[in-house]
Amino acid sequence: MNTEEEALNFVKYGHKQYLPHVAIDCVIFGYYDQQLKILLLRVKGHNSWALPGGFIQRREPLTQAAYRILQERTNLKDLFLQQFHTFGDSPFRVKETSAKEFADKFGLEVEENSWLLERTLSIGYFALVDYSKVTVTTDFFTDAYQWCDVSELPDLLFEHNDVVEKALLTLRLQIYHQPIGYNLLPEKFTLPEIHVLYETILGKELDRRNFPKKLLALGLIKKLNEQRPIGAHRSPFLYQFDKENYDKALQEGIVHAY
Amino acid sequence: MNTEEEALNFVKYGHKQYLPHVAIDCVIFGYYDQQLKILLLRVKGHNSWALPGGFIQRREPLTQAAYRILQERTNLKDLFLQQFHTFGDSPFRVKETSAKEFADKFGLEVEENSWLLERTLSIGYFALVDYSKVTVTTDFFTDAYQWCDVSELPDLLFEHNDVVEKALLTLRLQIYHQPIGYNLLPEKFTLPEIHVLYETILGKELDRRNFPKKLLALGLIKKLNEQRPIGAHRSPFLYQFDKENYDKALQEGIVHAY
DNA sequence: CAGCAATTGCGTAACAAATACGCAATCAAG
DNA sequence: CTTGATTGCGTATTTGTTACGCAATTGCTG
Repeated sequence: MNTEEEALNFVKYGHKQYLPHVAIDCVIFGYYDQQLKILLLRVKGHNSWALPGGFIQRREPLTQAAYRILQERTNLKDLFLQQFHTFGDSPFRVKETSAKEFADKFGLEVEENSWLLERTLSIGYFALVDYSKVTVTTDFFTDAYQWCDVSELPDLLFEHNDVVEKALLTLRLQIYHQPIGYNLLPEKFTLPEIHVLYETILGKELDRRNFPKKLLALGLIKKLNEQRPIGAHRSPFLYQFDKENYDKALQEGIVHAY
Repeated sequence: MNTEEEALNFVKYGHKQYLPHVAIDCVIFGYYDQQLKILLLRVKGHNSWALPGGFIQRREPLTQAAYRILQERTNLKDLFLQQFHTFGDSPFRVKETSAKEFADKFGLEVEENSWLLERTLSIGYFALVDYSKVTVTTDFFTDAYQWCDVSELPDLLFEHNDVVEKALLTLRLQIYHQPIGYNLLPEKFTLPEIHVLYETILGKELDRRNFPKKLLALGLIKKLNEQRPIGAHRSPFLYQFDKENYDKALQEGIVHAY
């Protein structure tokens, strides 16, 4: 959806291809240079920011739609992606302005009764990516993107500030129970590397000496018999996520929760 | 929606009042006589069971819609109600039969292109109620109800078996972090009462002597200086949910999770 | 009224998990 | 070979969880 013709077609006839009244919004956490960021897109003509999102095709499974939308924006596949909440407590399409006014700013002729202007619930998904590997694709409705620090978010469109807050909460609660580092670290990594990753995500300090014990006790990572020279200091050992053990723990964990 | 005229009106023009393509489904856990049950409705003409559900009004906040739907079926207000997942991985309205065929069984003239027959995502909520206090109201589309044991569920319509499973999982995971007993026990209760409640929900035994320590340590309940005579045995003390402390713990818990 | 059965209240010991922190080993630079 | 910065490893302390013993209460019974 990059040309004006495609966009116009989408506005007029999109409801034949997509389910109206429901959208998927993605909170894409990016990690690079020891910082946690969120991908925001600037909505054309509005000078406002919003989360990447999209609609569900009429015969497309929900989970598949979420992966497709994520891939369309980041050009990445096989990511960790998880649904965390569905938002719909505001009965308006857009905050503090009429839907028509909102639409006009795109410079398109949007009819008053377009499906795009109707109330739309938002199903929230979050993902974790290494943002040095992402090539962001914008479309007709967006004209810029930025990786924004979690603590410095501007006012976002729709209910997106609530969405981000809830995503962050969910991420932090699940960090020891999901293979969250998989896509953020190289296949083999050192303890200091995964240590700063977890500190960054949780936004607090974790004891350097206790931290590895916890991950090993949970069976999330395993030690390799290799080291990586890092210059002027002692060479750290390399570690790997222990997928087998993790999958096993997941099963038992669920049983244990009963 | 009890008369045929109302139902026909709903089938034909419901999409003007409600958002199509999205529904709310409620897993209503009932507790009575030390048993945990789920409320099921029988769909007219189908001899099949389904969860109580409903649609969201066009200008109604999502949370409010969930409470309204719950109240319409159970005639109860002010319940513990929580969203837990949104389901949409099956792109079909109904399993293993055409939507038209499905609709015909109601004995209504449903047009092929009715909004009701289109694909519909389901937002899952669960609630906990004392089922001796519930008076179930059925409508035109349902002709019976039952409280069904969690472990003896029949094949349900739509994706409702998955919905129940996920609800149960969520309930069990959150039982020590949400005021789950509020609506299931009298305001003042004894330790043995809340003890069997928790055992029933979790489906496993909990040590009678350690259990109160945990609840008190979490600040979920507080001891009162009253006892209740229970006949042929030692009189147990009464306890109360500690709402103040719970709200405080919730805030700190969230902070601590960072 | 003493003994009994059933139940509640309370405590303590054993074990496991989380936290705090000391210190030696390693590596390159000067 | 000393220094500074960093990693690896260990051990004590505290906190939380689990297992389980036993006395106190209540009404019934002989």
